[in-house]
Amino acid sequence: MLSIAQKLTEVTEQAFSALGLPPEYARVTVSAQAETAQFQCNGAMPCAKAAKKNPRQIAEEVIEKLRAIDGGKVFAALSVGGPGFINMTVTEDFLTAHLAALAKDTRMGCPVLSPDGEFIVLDYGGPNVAKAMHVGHLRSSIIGDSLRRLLGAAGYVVIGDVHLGDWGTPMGMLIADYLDKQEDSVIFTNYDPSRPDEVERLMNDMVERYPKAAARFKEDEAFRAKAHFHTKQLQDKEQPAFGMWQIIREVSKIAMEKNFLALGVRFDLWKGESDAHDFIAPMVEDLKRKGIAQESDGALVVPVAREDDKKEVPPLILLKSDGAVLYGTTDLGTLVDRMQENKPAKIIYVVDQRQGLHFEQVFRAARKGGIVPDSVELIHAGFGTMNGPDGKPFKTRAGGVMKLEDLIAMGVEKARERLKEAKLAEDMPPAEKEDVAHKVAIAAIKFADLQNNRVADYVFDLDRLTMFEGKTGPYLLYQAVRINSLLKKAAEQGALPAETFILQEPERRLALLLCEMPDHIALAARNYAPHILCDYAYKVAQEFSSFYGNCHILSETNEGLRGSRLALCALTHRHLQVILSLLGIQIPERM
RNA sequence: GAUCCCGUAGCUCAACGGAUAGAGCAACUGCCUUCUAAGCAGUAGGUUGCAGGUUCAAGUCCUGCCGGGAUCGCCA
Repeated sequence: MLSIAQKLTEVTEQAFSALGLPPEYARVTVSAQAETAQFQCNGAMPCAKAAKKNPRQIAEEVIEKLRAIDGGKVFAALSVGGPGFINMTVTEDFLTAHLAALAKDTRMGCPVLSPDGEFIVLDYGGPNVAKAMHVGHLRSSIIGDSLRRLLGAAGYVVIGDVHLGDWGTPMGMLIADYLDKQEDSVIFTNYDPSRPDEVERLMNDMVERYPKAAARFKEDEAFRAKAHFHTKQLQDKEQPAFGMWQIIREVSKIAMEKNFLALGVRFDLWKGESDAHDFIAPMVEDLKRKGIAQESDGALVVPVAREDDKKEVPPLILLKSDGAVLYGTTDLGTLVDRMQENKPAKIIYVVDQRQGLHFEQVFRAARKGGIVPDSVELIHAGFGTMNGPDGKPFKTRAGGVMKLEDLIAMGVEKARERLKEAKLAEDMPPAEKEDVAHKVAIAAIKFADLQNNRVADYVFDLDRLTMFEGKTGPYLLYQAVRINSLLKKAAEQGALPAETFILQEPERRLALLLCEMPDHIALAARNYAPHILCDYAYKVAQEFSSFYGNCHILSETNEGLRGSRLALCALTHRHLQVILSLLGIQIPERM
């Protein structure tokens, strides 16, 4: 379904073409000043020079043309403002008809950006096996999951891949440490995946052991040799390393799933670096044969520098001088896999901005090596560094990293307190109350994170993350739940939403805002920018709240008006539901 | 040193090159005897880091400077 602005753009394009003006200037947008008009087109001004005319005169001509084409059906008012803005206001009939169509639209106002359903591989989350998930995984997971939903709603077929860090030397280190300490191997021989306590015990043990093993690896040469030995053993899929790794991976996955479930973040694929392994050797051979991979200082590299580079782009190292692979190699191997398996139109990485150069190298090498053709877009949708309130990289008070589950638990605890204070959810059964607290907490955390511009650095502020007033997730839930409760109450009284809209001044602003949804979804999808959705959701909630505060609905005696207002409530609720679902935020039935 | 990102209200952030730069928090004033006050209505708060330039129009594009962060071959 098109937005009103899009519909008006189409008409205005006709007018521009008829006047011999370039139609790409005909774009209509929501007016910057609501007092003046509902919509505006700025196209007359850039046309002025080429047409050698006064922009206001061009605007007048466009308006005349629009009137002739339209015949009074769409435009209620057209005028020239300032240096040559074309101000537009639509007729009441047009607006109410658009609303009625919107209410029946099965796509809920989502635009179609990929009519053929092109495939997108979306790489996000990326937690490491044998480590606890921490706040550092929050952004990638939340943004990635939102993009999965958003691009999916816009018509793409999205394949979300968690891309685990589950391969290489870190695994060898851990395995070597276990084998070194005989008493611990018992954990593996007795491992029973059906026993949650066993699984948890092993996970906790790995989390504790990992940093110690890493420290040993640094200091102890003999241990380093063992770690390398078992890394090789793992890569050759030999025992015992391979079997132990399978358990390590499985246990870690269970722990991760718990975290992702709590966050409401989902994936279509649980692949990892290990899945790239089988593609690497043939790929390296192929790159050597093509002469793209070259020897340099004992390593095998793919030079990716270009003459017009402003900066120095170092070559991508395929094989270290000791023959081991690096993560650039793994990423290339993963690309081989994805190209064969998923045939995507785009591959998007939701990874920290600091890895920008790395992806630049990988993308260039992939093009150069013929792994990914130019027709497939490679995108690093990076996000800013997560800092503490002091502007420095985030640390807990104790100086460590905060576990993701601790963060969520804190949010839920705070949500419980606030529900109690606000006397919400009072008469609910305990299970439902707990569910509401969880939804409120997740809404708070996700919205606080997603509302930031993706590329900017990010101040990780616990107080802000668990805020419930103002521009927050819980505010949006609160508004949505209020609407739901109102609609239920109305239905009990036999008052139902009408199919035709009657708009008075208080609700027209809300109605116009609802019609904007396709524009915001398209903009967010094209820029991989969930914060645009956050902004829009907040505006809708705020506008509804204003309407709600100014118009009493159930006591309205004019039945048509009451029905129209209820329909507007229903439409608003559905809009909030759609946008919030694109953000990965669930609305409770009541609270 | 080179390159990239960022610099907007006291704080946290918005603003497809377009009209009078907007929100939230914090501060202040009102509003619960009608649908959920996690709310609503309002007040106050700005030389968009600085200086030039391009443009009918610059927070936005270009150049230079200042400040902060990040990255720059065998870690991921």
